[in-house]
Amino acid sequence: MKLQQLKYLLAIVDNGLNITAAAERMYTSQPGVSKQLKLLEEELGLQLFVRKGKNLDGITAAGHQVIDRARVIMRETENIRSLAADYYQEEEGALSIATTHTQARYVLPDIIAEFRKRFPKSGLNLHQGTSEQIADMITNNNIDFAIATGSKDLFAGLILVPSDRWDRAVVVPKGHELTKLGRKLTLQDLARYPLVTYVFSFGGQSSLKRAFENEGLEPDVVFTARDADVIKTYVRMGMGVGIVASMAADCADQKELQVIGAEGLFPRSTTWIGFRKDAVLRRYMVEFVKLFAPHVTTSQLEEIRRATTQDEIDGLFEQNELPVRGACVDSIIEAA
Amino acid sequence: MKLQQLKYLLAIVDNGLNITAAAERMYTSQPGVSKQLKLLEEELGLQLFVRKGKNLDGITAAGHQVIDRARVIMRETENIRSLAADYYQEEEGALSIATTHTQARYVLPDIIAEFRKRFPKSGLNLHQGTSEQIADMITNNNIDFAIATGSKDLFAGLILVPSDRWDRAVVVPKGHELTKLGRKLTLQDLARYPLVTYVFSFGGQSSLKRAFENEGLEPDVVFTARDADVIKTYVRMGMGVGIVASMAADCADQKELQVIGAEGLFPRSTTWIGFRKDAVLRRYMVEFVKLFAPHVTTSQLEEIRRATTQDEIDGLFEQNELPVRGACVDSIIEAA
DNA sequence: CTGTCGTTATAGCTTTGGGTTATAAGTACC
DNA sequence: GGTACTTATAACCCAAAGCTATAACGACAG
Repeated sequence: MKLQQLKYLLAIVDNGLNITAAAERMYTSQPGVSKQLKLLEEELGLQLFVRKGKNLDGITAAGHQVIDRARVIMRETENIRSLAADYYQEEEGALSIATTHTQARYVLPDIIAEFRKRFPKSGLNLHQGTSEQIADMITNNNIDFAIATGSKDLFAGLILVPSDRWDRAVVVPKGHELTKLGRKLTLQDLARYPLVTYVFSFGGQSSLKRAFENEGLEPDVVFTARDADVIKTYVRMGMGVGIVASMAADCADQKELQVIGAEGLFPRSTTWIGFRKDAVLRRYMVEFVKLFAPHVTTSQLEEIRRATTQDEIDGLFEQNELPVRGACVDSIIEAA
Repeated sequence: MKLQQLKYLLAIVDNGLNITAAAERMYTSQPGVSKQLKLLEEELGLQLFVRKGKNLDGITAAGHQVIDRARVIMRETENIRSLAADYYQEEEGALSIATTHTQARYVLPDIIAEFRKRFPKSGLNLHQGTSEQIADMITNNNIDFAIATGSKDLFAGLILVPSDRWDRAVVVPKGHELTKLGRKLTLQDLARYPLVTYVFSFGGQSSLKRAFENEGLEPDVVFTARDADVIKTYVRMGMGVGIVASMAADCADQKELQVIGAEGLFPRSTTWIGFRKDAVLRRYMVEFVKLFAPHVTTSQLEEIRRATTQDEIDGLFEQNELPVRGACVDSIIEAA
């Protein structure tokens, strides 16, 4: 068994069981990859793939297990290389982040700008997706950080460091009736209008729906979208009242939209940044965590890495009053 | 980076930083190992060992980290080989067990005899040690199972399957006063005599001492030993009253000793069999677990492997009334 | 200080085996 | 049934892992 063989094995799997494509991705020849796969299967004495004639048509049960183990092995070799590079004072290297649209669009730009200023040599890959996709990416692809919000259970095996909390905001066309209430907004008010909001993911996001149900209300959601920009577009078109993350209430929107704070109407959400427990955090990665969650101290990060369960980590931050990320202040209507 | 290089690296570490010895253990030549180590250090761009002239004199901080990762990698390659062998219906392979003297001497013989009957081709290595040594062995050496009792905190990261519970027994020379009490034995009775018992390990074993303290008694421990045979020898010599695990009260001892059950005097101990969460359990290993803990069903074992925390596992067995392993019945004096 | 023993590094050679190209053989899809 | 695509086999090349022999160095005893 050679590391090469395992690498080729994973390349084949990650390229749709196409050996030719895998070989290209590995910058080598197809016969070489075929040969190594054959050698590996012979050494182990089992078929890793289901063959259909000469072609690979699926992965055997044994194959799946071997692949999982091989992924661990390749991850650890990457870890060794990472920590070696870090000892060597290397400041180069790539940072791969999987996150949601809201974070990528409204929160990360400033942080990434600052990060790039400090580490100009490091590359940066931003991957966008739903919570499920993010969870998938960080287990299968080589993603360093997951930044998301809500449902922690999807991310078992990750270390989740809470960074901040945020409320929702209500977005309406300028001059909308809701801006003239003269009192604090209620769920009852909202329930009277057609709503435009985020797609309900299977896990946590439906906290919105639940908030209405708790008061015996049935919200009239006419449109759902993955991202706030789309939602705001439809609000501008007059399709309804938008409910978005408050940091998505951009000052730039003020020409056509007005934002009403919705603190207290829905449960406050927590954003966290997560990484694999066994990952090596290079120096620039630690700096990134600190940029993203400035309240985390170096000693806390070390404690976090020693912790064995997520509960311990959460305990560390119970004291800590997390900052609340708000909307663009100028545009908030004080609806009180 | 090659698997060979990592293997050699670990061999060097495991042979007291002696490259020559490591080479011999690997059935290869010393220059080959030296060369691969050099290549590895060059590729990573860091020193793994502290040199004193030409000799290796210690491990660098970076070295320790690399070594830890390398161990994970080598374990996973072993895992791949194991599951391959298992798919191939191989019944050969070795079973390495680290355990305490009590288990090795009084509990395991029958189980191992039965196991060898079923899997005559498989080898078996029995390693004996204190709890600390067992914990060390299963993390650093390639041990499949740890069998021990008490302090679970030493074995974080292992899956612990409880197998049975046991009480202590009091061993006295034949005709000793304590055999003529005519009522149930108490701690007060014991506190009046010099005691011979197990060495107090740092963690759990001192439950014995605590039992006395709870009643405001100060036991007079005149002699401690690692194993029951030694304890019984000294009891025979009249050094004092022995307190041993009840399964160590052997029928063969009846000529010179008498055994008094001590159920209820000390907290009941739980024996468990533990293995690494990420280990591949070959078929014969699963059979061994079932031999050792017969109350565990196949479906329970599968549930156990899916569990993420030890609490979940313990929960599975809360219902389960664990069998109580007793002393040699003939020799127990009914002290009631 | 010096000689011996144990250990590691270097040099030069051999051999294994991973990679390459060319090509045959098989598959998929129109 | 033909074309485009994919995989397996064969023969060759060459990098590198391993071997032997030996030099260099360190530890330790006298």
